[in-house]
Amino acid sequence: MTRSEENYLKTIFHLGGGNATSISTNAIAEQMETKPSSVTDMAKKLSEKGLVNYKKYQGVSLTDEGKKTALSIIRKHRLWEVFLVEKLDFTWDEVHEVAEQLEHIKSEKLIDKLDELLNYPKYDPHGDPIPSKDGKFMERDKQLLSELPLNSEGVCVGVKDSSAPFLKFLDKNKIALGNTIEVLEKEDFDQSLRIRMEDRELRISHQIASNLYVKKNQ
Amino acid sequence: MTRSEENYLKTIFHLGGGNATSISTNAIAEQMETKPSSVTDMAKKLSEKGLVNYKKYQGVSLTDEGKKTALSIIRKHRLWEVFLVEKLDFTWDEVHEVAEQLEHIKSEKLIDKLDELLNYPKYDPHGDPIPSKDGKFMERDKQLLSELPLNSEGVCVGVKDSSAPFLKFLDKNKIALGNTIEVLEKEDFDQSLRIRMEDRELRISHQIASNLYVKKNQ
DNA sequence: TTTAAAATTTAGACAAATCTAAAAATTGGT
DNA sequence: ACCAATTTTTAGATTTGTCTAAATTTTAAA
Ligand SMILES: [Mn+2]
Ligand SMILES: [Mn+2]
Ligand SMILES: [Mn+2]
Ligand SMILES: [Mn+2]
Repeated sequence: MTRSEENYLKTIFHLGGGNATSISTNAIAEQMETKPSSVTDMAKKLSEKGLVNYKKYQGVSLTDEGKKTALSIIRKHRLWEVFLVEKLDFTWDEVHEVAEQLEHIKSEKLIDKLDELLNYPKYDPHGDPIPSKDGKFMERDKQLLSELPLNSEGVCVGVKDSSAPFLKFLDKNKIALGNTIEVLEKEDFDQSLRIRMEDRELRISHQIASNLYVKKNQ
Repeated sequence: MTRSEENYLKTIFHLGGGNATSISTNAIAEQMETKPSSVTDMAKKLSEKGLVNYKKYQGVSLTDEGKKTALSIIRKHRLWEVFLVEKLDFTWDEVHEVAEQLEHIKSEKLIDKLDELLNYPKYDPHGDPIPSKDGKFMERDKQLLSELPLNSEGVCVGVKDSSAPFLKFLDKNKIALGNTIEVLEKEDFDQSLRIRMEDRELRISHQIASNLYVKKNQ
């Protein structure tokens, strides 16, 4: 497995939402900031290796083997993110870039021991689930804050957009995972929300609300 | 800096003993298990970048910039080795291979924070000194056990050969860094030694004694 | 059903890092 | 100082992953 192959598998997994959906070469190219022709080349190679199903003009989907590999890389990525935050005091907007490198380190013992050191975390700093050694993971019961009904309460459990600018914005406004949120008012005009977050009241735009995951109480 | 360039710089540094000695392409090729012609190509490239001094048929030596880069990679390698042993319970014969990968991760913050987590260690698990952020390090005052005079006492502080087989041999015989050693007898015939190690007495071959570093007491 | 736009693949090129085989330079023994 | 062995470099090829430009296929609108 080369680094490039691993990155393709990961991208295909993410675009397919974990299912065996067929993904277009264009979609992969856009996501990876490369050219469709490069994707076609790699599709052939991964197909040769039995990691993806590929038929000309029909897009790409992961085989069981490919999915297994993708999940093991995602496991490594997320465990390293936890390590960086928990053990090295990185902020959640700093970890992704470094984890993109660390996820390619090859050593089963390393990742098992890291898992142990971190006390077998279930979620990464952005609220995304960490697959177990055998590729299983539980997607949390969650919904977008923008879809939480008026007057209901929930706990902030993840972000949809985990780009540094968004995460920094949340930090600046003291919005963190684990916080309790209640929807006080929904503005018809621009779908902005007035919310109670812990003991403060604040107004947030629809764009923010539709990138924050909450778990509804009850 | 590509991974390959970094590995060349590290090898040149090690072969030159840290000095600006000129190293032959053949020596580099042998050490890196590659071909001399590949080394020539890389020598030209590194020379272009100002990291080595290279004149045809004259071998290669590190520039100040090249030395600085080599030391930063060695710093990363050794800090990761300490991490693997101290935090993840790796044995000292397992760490090198993984550290060879980890040393190429690019993040200054990562390595500074790792240093902090490990409480600024001065030596790696094999007794080798860890360069500071600015490339300074102290070679320990040490000598080979085979050169320790009869009846003198010392502390085991490092290994010359840090290959897995040798390290495993030491483990099996409960010889570890920090142990106290006294030379009880030197056999003329085969230069083997009879030593006291902590509270045991044992006989070791010249080959072993000439790969163990000790710091003489007083 | 035809056809224009969009998506996808193919063909050919390139950079990085490597190799083999051949040529050139250096070295050391006489 | 010469020659033969050794070392080192050059030339040309290969692999991996990428690109551009052109050709092909699919799609979807008229
Ligand atoms: Mn990430
Ligand atoms: Mn994450
Ligand atoms: Mn090492
Ligand atoms: Mn070491």
